[in-house]
Amino acid sequence: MARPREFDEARALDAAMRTFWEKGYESTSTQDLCEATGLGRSSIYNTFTSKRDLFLRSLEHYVDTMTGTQVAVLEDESSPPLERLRTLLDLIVDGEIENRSDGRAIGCLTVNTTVELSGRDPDVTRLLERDLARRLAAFRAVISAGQRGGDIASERDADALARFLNAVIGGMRVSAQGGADRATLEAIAATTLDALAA
Amino acid sequence: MARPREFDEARALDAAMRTFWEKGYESTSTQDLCEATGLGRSSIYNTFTSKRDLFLRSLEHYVDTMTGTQVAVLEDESSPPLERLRTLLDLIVDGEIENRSDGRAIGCLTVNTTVELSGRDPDVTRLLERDLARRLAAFRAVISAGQRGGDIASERDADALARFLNAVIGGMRVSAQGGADRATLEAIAATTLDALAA
DNA sequence: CAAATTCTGAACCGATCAGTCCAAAACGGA
DNA sequence: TCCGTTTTGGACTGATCGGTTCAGAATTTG
Repeated sequence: MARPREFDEARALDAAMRTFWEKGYESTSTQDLCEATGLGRSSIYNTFTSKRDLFLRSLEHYVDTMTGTQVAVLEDESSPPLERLRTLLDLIVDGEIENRSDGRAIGCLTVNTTVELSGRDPDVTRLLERDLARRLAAFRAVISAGQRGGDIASERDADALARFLNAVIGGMRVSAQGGADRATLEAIAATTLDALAA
Repeated sequence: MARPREFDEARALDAAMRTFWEKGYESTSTQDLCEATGLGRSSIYNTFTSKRDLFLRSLEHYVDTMTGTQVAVLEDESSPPLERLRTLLDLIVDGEIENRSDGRAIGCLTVNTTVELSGRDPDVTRLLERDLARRLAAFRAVISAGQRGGDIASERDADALARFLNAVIGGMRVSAQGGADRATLEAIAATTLDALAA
């Protein structure tokens, strides 16, 4: 062959993802991406074609890993359904508290992108819709299991409860970006579990 | 004096607000603002100083009117606390369904701005925090009243429930932007009321 | 070592960005 | 009517945007 890459593509993608996550799509310049990844413009355009393509891959990477770990928690049959939901919410609270920039939560790339781009870019919209469907399906499954086992008392249908859970999680993300601290997020999470268990 | 304005400042502000609401701050160009308001660049800069200042005034205008009507609903003592919350959620669902662009909900300027700018611009951050405090205070008041009257069964403290309610509302907004239809939003709202009443 | 191939850095591109400037137009007051 | 003041539209500015180009450095293969 010929001259080999001097960088790790996966690492570069991760750095780019983080930048989009912190600053949003429009506010991230190609210059920002160069600095974050440590690559030159040529290398970036050589490898990722365009800013939009790099964003799409970043978003894909984000949902794969994030939704992946969430689904894994939800499908872990070694603990009862309600407990799995508690673990999920803990995970989210921890994430919001840990992932900050300038002392502020950076939220969730999925939520941020839904707000910034959903409905404006067809590829982004499709990707977000697929991810939402995947998360809702996992939510529904645990909730149904919880209802069958008497773990979850609410008699609303599992789909409605899944949409409710999804909305609360999104709202927690926005709250964190709005300045909510750990105690606040935990209170929201606890109230949400009340709603399902009670 | 001299030559009078050819336009209505309040109307222009409203058009600008709507544009920022639909497209976000960064994605709205000064050209967009000219087209939306019908004003020339000179008139805009003459009247509103800068894009950022115009945005700040737009956000202020939004918050005043939106939070204003919400607080009015919450303080209407002619109906019981839980009923006021139901009315509030109905209002929000209606708003999300009605306010669309390209068949997609445009969400809530407060939520959108929290995601896009909170923590990045100090003036924006302060404005959003003031508005959040105002809404939380109104939420707390109705919830406390509901708890005293036995209308609201949850024994969590009113502040936690207020933060919870705020999060769900934000999440409904994001869900709407993500494509949720009226039935879905209503299901989330109903589940939320369950959580407070049950 | 030499040829073939790929990667890299920097200069460069047209478009668009927010914002400025200015001359002409449009009015009120005298 | 004419002066003073303000508004208005359009041309303009420097900076930055995403993206391209290209010469030369780096590396594998023969």
